[in-house]
Amino acid sequence: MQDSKQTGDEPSPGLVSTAIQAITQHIRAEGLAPGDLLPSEAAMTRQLNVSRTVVREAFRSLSAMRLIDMSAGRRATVAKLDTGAMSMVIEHGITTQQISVQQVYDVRRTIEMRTVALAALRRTDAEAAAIASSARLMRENFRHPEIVMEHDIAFHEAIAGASHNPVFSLIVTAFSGVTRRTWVIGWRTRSTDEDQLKMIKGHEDIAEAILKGDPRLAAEHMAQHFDKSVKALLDAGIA
Amino acid sequence: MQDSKQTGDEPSPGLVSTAIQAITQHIRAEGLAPGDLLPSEAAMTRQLNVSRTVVREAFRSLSAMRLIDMSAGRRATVAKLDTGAMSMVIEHGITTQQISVQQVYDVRRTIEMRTVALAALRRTDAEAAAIASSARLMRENFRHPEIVMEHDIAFHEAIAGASHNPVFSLIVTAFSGVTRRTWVIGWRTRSTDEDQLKMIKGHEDIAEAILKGDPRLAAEHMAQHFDKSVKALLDAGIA
DNA sequence: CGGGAAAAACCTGTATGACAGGTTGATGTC
DNA sequence: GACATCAACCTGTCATACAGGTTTTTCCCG
Repeated sequence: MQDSKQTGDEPSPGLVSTAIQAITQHIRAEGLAPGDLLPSEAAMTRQLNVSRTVVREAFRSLSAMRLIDMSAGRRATVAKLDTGAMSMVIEHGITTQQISVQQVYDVRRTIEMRTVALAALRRTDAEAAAIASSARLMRENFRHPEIVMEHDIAFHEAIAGASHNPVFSLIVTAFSGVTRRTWVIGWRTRSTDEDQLKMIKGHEDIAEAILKGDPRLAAEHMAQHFDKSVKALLDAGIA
Repeated sequence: MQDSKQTGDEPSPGLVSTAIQAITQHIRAEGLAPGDLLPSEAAMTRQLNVSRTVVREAFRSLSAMRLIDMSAGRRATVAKLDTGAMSMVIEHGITTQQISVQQVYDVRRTIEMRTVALAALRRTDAEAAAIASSARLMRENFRHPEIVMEHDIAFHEAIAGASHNPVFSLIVTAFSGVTRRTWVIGWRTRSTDEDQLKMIKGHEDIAEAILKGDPRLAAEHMAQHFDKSVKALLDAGIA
């Protein structure tokens, strides 16, 4: 249990970990911003006095976490904030049954109760319009579950974006992958058109409350939405 | 360089991404659990018909995200849920100034208002004792900021653990790294012993509410704690 | 026959060299 | 001075080699 120094400064066994730290350290020390160039693999090889193999595995690891961007011929650059790694962790937890879908929904509910309130307070007009637009597109395509789902996901991500806190966006987006795998199950429990449209109505209510700038009302609608969604999943027997 | 252009199912960016997907896909398809063995690099090399370099970079990437565990001589195994990747993403956001400390605190507050309520409802006696113990150790060491900080962090992680939802634990733990970098700043704004002990008292109040099983009271104390912490950071000029 | 040590078979960690192809900046021509 | 061409860099992938670590097999000895 003593080896759980996640982002500590210990060079855990291996040259690659050291190299990874050297790179992140470089970003920190140089105060690099997204888009800025990192040293070339050759330069890093000389600096650390290890083989290119090691340096390359380090770069590649950071690239997999989307902390840096790599592409052929060009040096790596510092990446913009991206949910890549986070969603992989969540998905890993789900597929290895260390996390249940219900637990994810509990976290989502907690977070989105807040994002929706913040969105009501902080949204720009364009953001309010985008949110409302997603809800409208859900209704217009309600015969096509796949399309409804994508607009549903876009709806929640747009709300997180309108909270103007990128950490919320990061987390909400990280959950989108899980949603894609379970959404249709919840949809199917709404067997009649009426049930399905009622669920879409819930989204419209949220969008409207955000447009009106009423955080309390928005949060209330969001709570109802999540309570119904969780109930739908439970009815369908999702663990 | 053998040619394997049979089908056009090559995903976007390169062979390594393909290999990463193949490995995660393997975990999913075989229903592997933490600790289970993954194929060897040689086996994966044959299966994917790519060089060991590519396979290795894929394994290493997953290892960097702590989705798998690697060690010399042994095959890689499926890893237990770990916050590694998540905290790297958060730290990256902070160091590249894409996230502010205050934004992190807003997310923490949102989440911990919930974890503390869940902890009050679900905690085992042992968990309640561990939480109280962290608070007590803060008081006992209040002359040694470093030690207080570690118990503070352990306190919050213990509460997240007592929520019995690993996703909350994951997120709270991911923020611990940031806390380690800013905690002492907040502490310094509490210049007198009285102020410092008042802050520790806040933790004890939370622990007591959890012990009593009163979620509302626990959440209230947690809210106060965060409000004061954020105020302290703002006073210190943290962006 | 059984226990256990030595050997074999695997496996990962790291290094080196090679080459294809993308990118960028310098050269040099018109 | 504009522009095409080329040289210098750089990443992506492959092949090979060898030093340890780990697991399995083998086989000797009691």
